[in-house]
Amino acid sequence: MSFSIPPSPRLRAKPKNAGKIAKSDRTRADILDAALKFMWSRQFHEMTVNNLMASTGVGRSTFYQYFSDLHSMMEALLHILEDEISAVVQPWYVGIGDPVALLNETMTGLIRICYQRGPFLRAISDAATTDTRFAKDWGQFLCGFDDMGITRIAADQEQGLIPAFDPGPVCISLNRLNVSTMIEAFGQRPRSKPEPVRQALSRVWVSTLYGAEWVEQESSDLLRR
Amino acid sequence: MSFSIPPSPRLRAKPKNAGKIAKSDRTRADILDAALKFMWSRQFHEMTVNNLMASTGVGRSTFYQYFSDLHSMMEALLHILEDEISAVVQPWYVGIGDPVALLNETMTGLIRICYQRGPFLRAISDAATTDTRFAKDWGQFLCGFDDMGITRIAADQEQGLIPAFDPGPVCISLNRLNVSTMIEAFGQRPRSKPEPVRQALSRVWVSTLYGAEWVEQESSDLLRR
DNA sequence: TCCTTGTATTGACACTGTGTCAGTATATAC
DNA sequence: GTATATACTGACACAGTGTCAATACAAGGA
Repeated sequence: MSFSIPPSPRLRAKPKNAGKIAKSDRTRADILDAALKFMWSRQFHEMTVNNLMASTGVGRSTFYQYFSDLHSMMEALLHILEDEISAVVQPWYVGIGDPVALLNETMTGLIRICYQRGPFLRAISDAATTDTRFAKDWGQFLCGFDDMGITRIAADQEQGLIPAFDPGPVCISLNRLNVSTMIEAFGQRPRSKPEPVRQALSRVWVSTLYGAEWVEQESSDLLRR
Repeated sequence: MSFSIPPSPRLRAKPKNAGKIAKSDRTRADILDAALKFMWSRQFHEMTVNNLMASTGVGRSTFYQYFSDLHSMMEALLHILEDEISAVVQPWYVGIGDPVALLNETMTGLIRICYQRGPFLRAISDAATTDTRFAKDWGQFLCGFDDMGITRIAADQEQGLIPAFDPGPVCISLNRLNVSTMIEAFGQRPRSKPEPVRQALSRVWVSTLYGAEWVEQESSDLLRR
């Protein structure tokens, strides 16, 4: 359930005792944990500093020692998700080999993470609609995939694997397709079954880029273990 | 800029004088107009009853005579957009004839409306993340397209025009693709140019459903008038 | 053990926004 | 011109935010 939460980069804390974890880091982690638990059962807009801190041992105003507001807390959590997703998405975006196989691999990994973190992903996306600063962070995160994807598509077009078209708008659309589909399917309980969603997304990506003849006929077993 | 705003279905108003428009309808329309103007330059989360009513002649508490809160006001506006979109989307969803041509026609209409109403569309989508009741309305609106689309895909599969696959997840994904792409492209100024977006969306839909060989080579001139 | 010092936490406060309601103003019918 | 239905308003109670001075609490050193 919980992430391994990195130690606080805030507070001018000087942990003289290097072995032990500072109390402040403990509290910070407690807050982030409480937030993650919260998102699993309630929507982001229901979250207040009040009812978030209620599930921690400490008082409301302590929150502001660690984060300037709820959205800056979400920023910290977003960075964690970023790492997870960036890792799993490598194959198609930067890997070498059969592009269709790589694409399926990337999609499988993405589905796994998003299924696992569904409500959290949704909370992030919701939070981005209520805070300009956080919206920018989220936008930049997404933009990173656009850039990598465009590069990949352009490269495959060079090789004649993908028909010639302006890769920008298509790639952006496909990336947004993923985000909104994942949020729709996995963002709240009961979550959809992941396999049909995986097949649908793979189908759309493969058909659009490499042609329908490369769409896998049999459902992969990768997610069924 | 403004819609033709239908007369108020609220307040036990008995317009004995049938010719004139009741004062209450005038005020209601003023509020909705102010909201539409607001969305054009600021995001939904910046809208408060206070600063919305400031641009009307009347005081803040008058707002509550017409709507129970901002989200119920958005509901009224959503119905207007629903009508516009339902009208323009007919060709592919329920029309008869060459499916690819119909699809391109539908997409062109959709792009036109969404370009025109971009910030408004975005505001609706944002509003849906902060109110459960309104989220349900918005969800049902989208769901309508899913149902129609699934029917259409199934019908074309019968005729062998579309490869055999479960139409549900694919259609839902494609519909969400439209929404999030439109919001991304047209939801705030400066809006993207509509034509490249149209081409990208048409490409994705046509490739996925009917095969890449049917993707139009030359850009249609429908939007260039 | 006690004291010191830096860190962590807290309660109280001022502020913004919400939704309600009794009371006031205004339009319209007669 | 007045009565009456309709439209509007100010004041209030409430909920949430972010800040700050005051307080509690660890951990190290004598």
